[in-house]
Amino acid sequence: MKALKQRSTCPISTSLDVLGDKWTLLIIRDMVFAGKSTYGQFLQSAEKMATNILADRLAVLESQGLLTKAVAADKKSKFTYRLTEKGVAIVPILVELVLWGAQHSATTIDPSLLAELQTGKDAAVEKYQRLARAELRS
Amino acid sequence: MKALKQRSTCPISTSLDVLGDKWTLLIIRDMVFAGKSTYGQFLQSAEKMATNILADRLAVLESQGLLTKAVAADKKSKFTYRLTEKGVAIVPILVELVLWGAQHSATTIDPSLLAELQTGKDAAVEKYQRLARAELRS
DNA sequence: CCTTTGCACTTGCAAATCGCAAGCAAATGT
DNA sequence: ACATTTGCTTGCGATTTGCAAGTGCAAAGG
Repeated sequence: MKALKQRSTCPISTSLDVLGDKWTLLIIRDMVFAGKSTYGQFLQSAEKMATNILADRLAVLESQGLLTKAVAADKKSKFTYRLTEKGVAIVPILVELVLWGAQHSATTIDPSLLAELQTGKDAAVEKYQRLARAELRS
Repeated sequence: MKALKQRSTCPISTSLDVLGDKWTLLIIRDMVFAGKSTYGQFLQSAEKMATNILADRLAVLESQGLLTKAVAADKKSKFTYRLTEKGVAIVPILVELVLWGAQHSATTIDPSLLAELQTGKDAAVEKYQRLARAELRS
């Protein structure tokens, strides 16, 4: 059990109690936009997160009910992490972070994805939420 | 100059390079939703942030162009912090954090504000961005 | 079988950051 | 003149991070 301390009852503050660090949302990003689902896949991201931090954050996310951990279908030595509905509900936050980053910093992003988010934000949110639920990719 | 290291060129990652901690977005929250603009006002928030952390985060936000610092109109010993356009553009992120927190955690929030955000998100975003630009509240 | 490989962590440790309390300096109030 | 307000800065112990190395376990190869 990873108990988090709640600093106040403000919804923004309680959200940040869980999501407010440099790594947690990157894990969810990898699950939503890159279809990743295993420990090894998360480690391969460009930001190179440390193994102990990843293990810690996955434990927090599981204990907070944002994702579930299960033995992989193919190998017993692998685990598959999947988003719960509470985790899927993070997608709108990720989309806003993409838009703000793309518009106010030097970043690299697939132009068609950016256009998709800018012109039809709600539709794009629903699309990626559907993908995350179904886990259609690999 | 508070230089931040950029971990990758992913827009979510670069956004988190600036916003990814437990305090930065609370400062912006106080400016947008509570109309706060001074060091002393930020310190009075329910989350009780430490004075050195506040000073550090304000310096980062200023150097990253999210807010400006100016001597207050009434007193020379006071400073007034105001959001730039880059800072005002954070409002959609805050709104999504409010909605996620309110729907998935035990929080306290003015029911009429929650209803406003749920039924007319875009209109609410524009309203609070307008307020932050004009700083109509003292 | 027995060894090797891949995967998912765990551990140790130095360095950075945080959180708390106290101190400080300039502008203001009385 | 003296005390107070305001906006920080400093010191320091505790926590968290980042890096490297090691561990345990299951499947694959020989």
